[in-house]
Amino acid sequence: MSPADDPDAVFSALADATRRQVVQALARSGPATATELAGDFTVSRQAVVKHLQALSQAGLVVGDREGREMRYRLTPAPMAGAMDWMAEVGAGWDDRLAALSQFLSDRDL
Amino acid sequence: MSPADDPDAVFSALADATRRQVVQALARSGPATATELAGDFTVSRQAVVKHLQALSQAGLVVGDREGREMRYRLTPAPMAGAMDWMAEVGAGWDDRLAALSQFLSDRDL
DNA sequence: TGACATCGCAACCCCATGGTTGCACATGGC
DNA sequence: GCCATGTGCAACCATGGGGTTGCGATGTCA
Repeated sequence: MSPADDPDAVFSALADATRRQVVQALARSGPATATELAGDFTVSRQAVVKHLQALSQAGLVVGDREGREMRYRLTPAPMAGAMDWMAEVGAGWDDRLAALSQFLSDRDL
Repeated sequence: MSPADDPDAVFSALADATRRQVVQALARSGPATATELAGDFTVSRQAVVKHLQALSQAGLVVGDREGREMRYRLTPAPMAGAMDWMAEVGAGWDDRLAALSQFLSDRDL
């Protein structure tokens, strides 16, 4: 069903620049722990942890416990809901979005 | 060029539920003034004005002056940038997003 | 011209949230 | 068993932003 489920969590999660960088880091380098990620950023480990929790709440990330450490893995599936929302809203105005919306419904994505 | 330009403004603009409702209202009913829109919401006119300004700053809306009133029109094109970002990040993990990303690059959207 | 409506600006309040620091707890290696 | 390392929790701070109210300016119309 393409009609948008609630995209609030996803949009809110991706509204923060640092959080998007975390997502990109996980996309590039694969699963990582908060401390590992914190090494690539200027902010503290705790800040990264908070971001990971926010992303986790949005379903964009999941944490697997490995002994003493917690390894976070990207699960970007919920993004599709947000894309549905945008494609539907914009379909009537913008050709690109209309094509996208058409594609989404054709493929039943 | 599909590589993401800065999607920060779009994500931030759409992170707020009221703001998404404003966008949906404009999509359904066409261009409208802030006072007209405010009639459909519980919040004040000024709050709606602020949201329209935020959307305008993100390029998702543009205001046309008509005599005494300011009529706002939806311009959802910038959403495509945000969709690029999501499709690229998620392409490696999620089949739906991969198909989307493929579609985007095939069509040079 | 005068009355009414609409907009735009500014001040203000309050809460969510990004960020920090500090510390307690668990786990693994020696 | 002990220590190092990493995690998780809590308190705290500061800023931003959503929301409101008030008011002056600007148009519109009778």
